[in-house]
Amino acid sequence: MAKELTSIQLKILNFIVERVKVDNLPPTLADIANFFGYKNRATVQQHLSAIEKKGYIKRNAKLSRGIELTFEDKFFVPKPVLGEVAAGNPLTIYPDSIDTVQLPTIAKMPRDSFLLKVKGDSLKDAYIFTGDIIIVNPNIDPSNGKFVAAILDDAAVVKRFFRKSNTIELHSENPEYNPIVIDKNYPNFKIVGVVVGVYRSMDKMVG
Amino acid sequence: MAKELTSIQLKILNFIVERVKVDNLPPTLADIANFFGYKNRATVQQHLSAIEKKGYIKRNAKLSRGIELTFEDKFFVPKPVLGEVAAGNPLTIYPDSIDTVQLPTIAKMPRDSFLLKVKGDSLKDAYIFTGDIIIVNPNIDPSNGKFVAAILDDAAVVKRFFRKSNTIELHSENPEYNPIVIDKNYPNFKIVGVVVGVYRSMDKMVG
DNA sequence: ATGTTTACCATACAAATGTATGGTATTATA
DNA sequence: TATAATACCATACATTTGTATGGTAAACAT
Repeated sequence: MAKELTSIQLKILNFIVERVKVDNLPPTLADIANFFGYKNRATVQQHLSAIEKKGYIKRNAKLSRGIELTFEDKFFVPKPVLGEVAAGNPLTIYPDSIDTVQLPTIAKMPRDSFLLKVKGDSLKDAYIFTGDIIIVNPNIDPSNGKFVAAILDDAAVVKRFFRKSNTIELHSENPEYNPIVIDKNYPNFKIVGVVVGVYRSMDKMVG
Repeated sequence: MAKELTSIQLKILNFIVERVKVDNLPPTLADIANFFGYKNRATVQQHLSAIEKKGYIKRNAKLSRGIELTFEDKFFVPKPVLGEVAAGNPLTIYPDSIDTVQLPTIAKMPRDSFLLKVKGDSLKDAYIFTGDIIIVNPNIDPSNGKFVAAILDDAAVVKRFFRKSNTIELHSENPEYNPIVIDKNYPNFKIVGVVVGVYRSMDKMVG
């Protein structure tokens, strides 16, 4: 089923995967021909036929951009993790990703959202654990009750957000802990974004 | 920026989202016209222009299938939840979805995977809680150590899977619990699928 | 030596695709 | 009441797109 691809076929397949990943749109034959400098689409067609025969793609006849990737790996798209969040330590957001997670393709991330990997168990009151990936959207205004990722005195916290008249309160999920009360003008406090979701890959737990 | 869509425009937008979700391919104007019974593509084009003007999509001129979804809400694609899983009760997989979750578009779901909503706290040893959505892939052969969703004596369990010579063992995450040992030919045991991920929406926790 | 696979080329063609223009009727909105 | 926006129609057109056919040349296997 999964025969070996020639080096050119592999390059074309990679190009297709890349396009699907970044444009979210499979290329046309002309796109491929253009990229590789082919003077006509027939060449591309023949390559695609070969790649399909080897089982790496499925072509939907007559459909424009009807190239489907069939191998399992492509359903898990590597996404960059921009930093780690752990209470007690500064939230470190690196310019480059520190890691990539194989996220199952549920859909696309909200634009401009980023992922943070949770380290330590200080967030367990919110049922968030080491290795979990939190999806943070920096463009949402936090409304009361939402979970936010914030920096407080160089420590990162993920807690529920409540805006009071002159203060901001951060509530833990655990009612035994008193809420953190912060003056509205306190300089060392900054909201990073609203936590819109938590994702945990079960593969990580294997072994 | 985000003006209100008319009901027809919303239907068309939803159709586009749906197509992107299931085919992984935005529709052509003809596709849309066909689905809604329009006799020509010009009508669709005018609707798309209106939707674009209101900021929900971006059109790539002259590009086939060049519809990009831009609006924030669309990144949360409603996904059907096929059933509930809770220890002690039978796993009920309904023909119709019992609920829809707004899943952030991280990627696409593995083909044929389905979602189950977790009820009860019997899975808390696996750090899975009420309201969490587990992503189950029924097409993966469970290898040792993977989390599986299974039916045992009409009760649904989510546990780690280990295949022994003549038995199957289901381990809890909590070492204090003894593993469940099942004879390989025991009739009332069936593996539903491998849990490939857990997603928890933080919105659900608000209020 | 002969056939097969691979890797291109050129040309042609029907169908699909996005776009443009102009028209009609209904419903909001000012 | 006048004006805009909405929701369709029809027709037309240039490209784009996938496909088909046939040819050349090199690498490789039998």
